[in-house]
Amino acid sequence: MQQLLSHITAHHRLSAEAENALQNCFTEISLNKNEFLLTQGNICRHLYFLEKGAVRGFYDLDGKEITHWFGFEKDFVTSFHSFITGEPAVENIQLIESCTLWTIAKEPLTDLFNQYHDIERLVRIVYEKYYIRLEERYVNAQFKSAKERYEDLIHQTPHILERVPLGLIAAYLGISQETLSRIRSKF
Amino acid sequence: MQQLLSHITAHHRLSAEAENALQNCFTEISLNKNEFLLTQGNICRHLYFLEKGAVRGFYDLDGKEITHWFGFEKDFVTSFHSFITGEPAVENIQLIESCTLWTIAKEPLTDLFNQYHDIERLVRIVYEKYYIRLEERYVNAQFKSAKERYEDLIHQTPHILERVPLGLIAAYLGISQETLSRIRSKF
DNA sequence: TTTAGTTTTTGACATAAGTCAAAAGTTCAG
DNA sequence: CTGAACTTTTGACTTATGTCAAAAACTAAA
Repeated sequence: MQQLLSHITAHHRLSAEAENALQNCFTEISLNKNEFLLTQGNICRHLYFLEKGAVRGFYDLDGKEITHWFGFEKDFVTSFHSFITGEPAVENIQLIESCTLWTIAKEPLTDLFNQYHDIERLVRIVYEKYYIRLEERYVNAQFKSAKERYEDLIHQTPHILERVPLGLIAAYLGISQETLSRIRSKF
Repeated sequence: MQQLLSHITAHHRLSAEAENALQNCFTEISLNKNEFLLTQGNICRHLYFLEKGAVRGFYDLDGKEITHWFGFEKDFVTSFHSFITGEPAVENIQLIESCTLWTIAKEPLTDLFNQYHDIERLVRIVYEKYYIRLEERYVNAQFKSAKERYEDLIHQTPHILERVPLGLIAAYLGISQETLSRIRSKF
């Protein structure tokens, strides 16, 4: 719990009261490698904070699994589209390592927004950061070569390489595993 | 102004008081085709609401202009990264048609957040919608072929085709103009 | 109209990345 | 250890898309 709070505080300092209310609304869970937080077709009703472990988000495209994001320590994870709109998710969220997570459902989160302007502000600020991150990933995906995307990954998030099998990284970079292997062989 | 207000209200209903305060903080401006709202290297200090016209966001990659988004009627536009972080923008925003815009600077916006929980909520909700939109564009960019991306564009935002020259559309789709031309020739 | 200036299409060729299949390298339970 | 089950690399070949250059089709001012 301390990790969740201190991570949140790094974004925006909450009043003691709001912080307390927040604490009471999150529940801790532990799940094992390969288990699912969400499978496609279901509505994602929870937001998770990943305290320890790693997950991936992927969906099915013509029988192929497309891993489009990873979550690691200190990340908020959910199927954003489904959580916000209440529509069935098109994606799956699966643990690639055993995880410790903090979870909150949509209704208590909405209640927190109503009660604490502070918490809504926090979330507004977190959205801004996540939006900027996604925008950067978008530009990289569309306008950089496979090699450049891999180099960016090495520099920006090298920890991914140590914890995720190559096949998943290739999918994440939007290239085939063989191409990634060849890129790596030239350093 | 009515258009701005009714568009905002479609996202989230504001109190009369908040709506009033909001009105007072936006200023109307008109600019001509080809003028710039922002050029790279400068800090983007304003958020714009596009009432009429069209703009593009682009940046320079090895001497090539990469148009990565368009803005049309009812869109909020800004260099998100620069506006939020206060760092110099890496992108340019240029009018591709003459425009009528409503503008607000960062400080009055922050003041509005402080005074009206309502307005911060509105922005939180707008962020959610823009995030979902970007997420979809990201997945399309990385995992679909040029042809599929063009077909999606025809179905989802056909108005872009009528208002934007092919070269810019190709750049937006992340393909060369020649490839786009060939895709089109096969219907 | 005519003509200059765009914008779009076409052609020939180059290249990045994908696919399929097999070999090599790891990991780990028994 | 040893062998089964993954994961990663290599090889041969295909395909989508890019690049450069020129032709064709528009557009709009004179």
